[in-house]
Amino acid sequence: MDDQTRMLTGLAGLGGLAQADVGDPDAVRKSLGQPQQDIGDILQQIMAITDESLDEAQARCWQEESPAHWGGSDDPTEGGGAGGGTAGGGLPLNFQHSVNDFYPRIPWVHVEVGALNLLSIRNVQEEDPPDPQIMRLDNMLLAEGVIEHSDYRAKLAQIRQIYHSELEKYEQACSEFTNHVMNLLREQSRTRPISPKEIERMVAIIHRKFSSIQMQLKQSTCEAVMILRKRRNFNKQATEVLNEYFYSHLSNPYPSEEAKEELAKKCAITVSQVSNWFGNKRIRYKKNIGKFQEEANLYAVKTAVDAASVSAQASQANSPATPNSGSPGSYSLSHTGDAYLGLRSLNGEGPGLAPALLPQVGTLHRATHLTDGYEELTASSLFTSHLDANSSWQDSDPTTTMHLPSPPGPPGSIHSADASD
DNA sequence: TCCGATGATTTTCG
DNA sequence: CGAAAATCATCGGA
Repeated sequence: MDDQTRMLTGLAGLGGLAQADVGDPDAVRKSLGQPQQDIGDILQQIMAITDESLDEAQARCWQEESPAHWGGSDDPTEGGGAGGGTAGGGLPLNFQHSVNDFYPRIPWVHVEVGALNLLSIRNVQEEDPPDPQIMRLDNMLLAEGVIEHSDYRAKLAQIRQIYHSELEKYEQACSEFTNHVMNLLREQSRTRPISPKEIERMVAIIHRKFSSIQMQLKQSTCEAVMILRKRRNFNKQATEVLNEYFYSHLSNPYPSEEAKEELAKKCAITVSQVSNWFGNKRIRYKKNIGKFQEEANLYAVKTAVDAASVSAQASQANSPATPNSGSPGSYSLSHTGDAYLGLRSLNGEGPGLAPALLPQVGTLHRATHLTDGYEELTASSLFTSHLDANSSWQDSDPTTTMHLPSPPGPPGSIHSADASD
């Protein structure tokens, strides 16, 4: 939920530094008015404060981002805001005095706010997918590459953009700060001799400090990416597509590479995720077929209805009298399914069917007939717990197939008529 | 907070 | 190497 705020805590942790620049303006004048202040002291204070804020940032990182903490119940308090605000508490005043005239030019504060705003874009997963029609159309456009799956890519792009801009700003700030210190040194060199060695050493120290800040940035970025890639359940539509394929290929649920790619496209997931899903599904289905019986029936019906509506559309298309009577499932999700192909190829031969007008029972009934030889439909449909003879992929352990309830009557109780055939 | 579901990873196997 | 099996870790609903 607050992944994005969380992924920011690293960045926000660096806000301890940014906090320093809101010091009172008087201090600036004071420090400017006293250039004779010992530069060594200043530097020491710089070191101290930088260390402190980094440590605090680090501590906060660990505290808030330990992976054990990533799970569910997040309370949506602004991680980022808190992170930016706390570190400033213990700032040694002297540090502010010495660099306050410099800090206001450092864009850290604004950077942080900007980064926050960018990244705190909420995870827009489902939540309100009210219109299935839109989802279907979106899916089609997605599949055809007309539109892109925004979520992951966009967020990754955000992270990349923030990382680069932050990095650039840090570098700029580093050189500005170096210049500032050089100027201070130069001013002091009027009152006391300063060796070039000393200057060099200071510059080196400053650079080291800034590079450790950069490391923080990198670490935060890594964490952000990890959070982004964190496991998430697939959306309903994706599982539907996958299930449709699975149950309509129940006798051989091993999609080819091309099929996997297509499924991946449809579901807006990767091919390896498709492989994972099928791996998990096969093993879990096999382990407890009974548990999946209802689901199998459901998708068998769904496939049949889908196919029927498609063929209905096709037949309507041939009929000038009924040009377009708004059939709901206009984009078939199962056109790779055997059942669908079987139906479609046979569709032309059934002129008087008008399947859309038939009740589902009749449709399924007809479908099982028509797809004779496409055992997927019959296999996945309805109380075939013993399952078809050619489902060799699940024949390993007979004991596992034992504890399926083997329902004598269908759980959904839809059209038991089909069994008698 | 518990617990089943589920996506991912690791190990084993052919 | 791909799939099965075991296991881990998170999600998400009750």
